[in-house]
Amino acid sequence: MNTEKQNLTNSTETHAVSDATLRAFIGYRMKRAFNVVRDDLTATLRAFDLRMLTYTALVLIVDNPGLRQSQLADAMDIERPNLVIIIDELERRDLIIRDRVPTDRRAYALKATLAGRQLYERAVAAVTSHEEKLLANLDQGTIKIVFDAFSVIEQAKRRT
Amino acid sequence: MNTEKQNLTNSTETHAVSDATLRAFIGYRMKRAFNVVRDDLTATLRAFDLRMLTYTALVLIVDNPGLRQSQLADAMDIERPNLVIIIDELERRDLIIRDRVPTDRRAYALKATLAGRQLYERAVAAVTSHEEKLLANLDQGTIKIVFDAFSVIEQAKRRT
DNA sequence: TAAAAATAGATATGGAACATAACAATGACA
DNA sequence: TGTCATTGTTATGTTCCATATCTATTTTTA
Repeated sequence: MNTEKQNLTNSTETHAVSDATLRAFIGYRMKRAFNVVRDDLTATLRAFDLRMLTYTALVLIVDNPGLRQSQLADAMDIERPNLVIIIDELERRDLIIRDRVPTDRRAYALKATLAGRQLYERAVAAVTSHEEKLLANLDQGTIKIVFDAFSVIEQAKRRT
Repeated sequence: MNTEKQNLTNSTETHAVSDATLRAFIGYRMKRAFNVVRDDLTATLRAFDLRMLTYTALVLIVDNPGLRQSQLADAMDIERPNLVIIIDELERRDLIIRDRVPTDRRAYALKATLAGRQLYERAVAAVTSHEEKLLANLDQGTIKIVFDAFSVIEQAKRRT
């Protein structure tokens, strides 16, 4: 009776699933590519007992000694309350310290310890190596264009 | 005494935070661009009471009537247990149905309802419009190169 | 100079997307 | 006929995200 529907059902059984509608969107393709990058980053950082956000925070603190928590949250594009537990963990592991700011008793100046700087060196080297493998089949010209496109998209947010 | 450190602290106060180390990574730039795309998608879908995953599932089901849950999970690159609550919600809203498969009593054939197909049309149109705005400052050639780069990255996963 | 407003960091709580382990029912295969 | 694989599910936990609200402190305003 409903032979067209049955044909469609059989079609799905014997043919690949079509995601053509979604593939028209850059957002969907970016999500799928980011899944790969995120999984690779997660696997890479596991050896250092780091996650995406604790790694990012550590790198920004090493590169910007004296950074305030509010500055770090801005730089990472995350909400300030969500930063507290990240800083707590890095501090508990003695990778960073929360120094007081003499001129502003509300604020902390975040600084990396020697252990933090050493972990930074190893983690950044590992992430660099892994990302090189992921991008082995992309030439530098393409990567440059992709970087520029990401900047344009990031700035689209600031205009809306 | 520790005047160099104090100078660095003052430096952070008066200069922008540097994220140059992270900006060297495509993964970091992709994450930041994806934050923008995801926020825009979330805002766009809110009007239809959809989220990123329920929207994606609906689109794939409308385009592939008779799809199995395991096929859908593969197509969406998510774990099968995480699909259950997504399908539950779409079914509860009468956007899809779980049809039984006569030849395999374990499986369901997922099909969209009329309401589901109508919501698909409206949601896809809205997402199309919003993404066009996000990409207004990117030319088609650049978008094509970015799409191709994403494919290369997605395929890098299959090779590791 | 005191009050109001803003800022910095924190606690609490919840949502969404992600993961794994284990299970029952069913189908495929040797 | 027994073993292995598949399908969907329940249970549970992790990570990244959001908002509301609070206290202490600093800055601004009248």
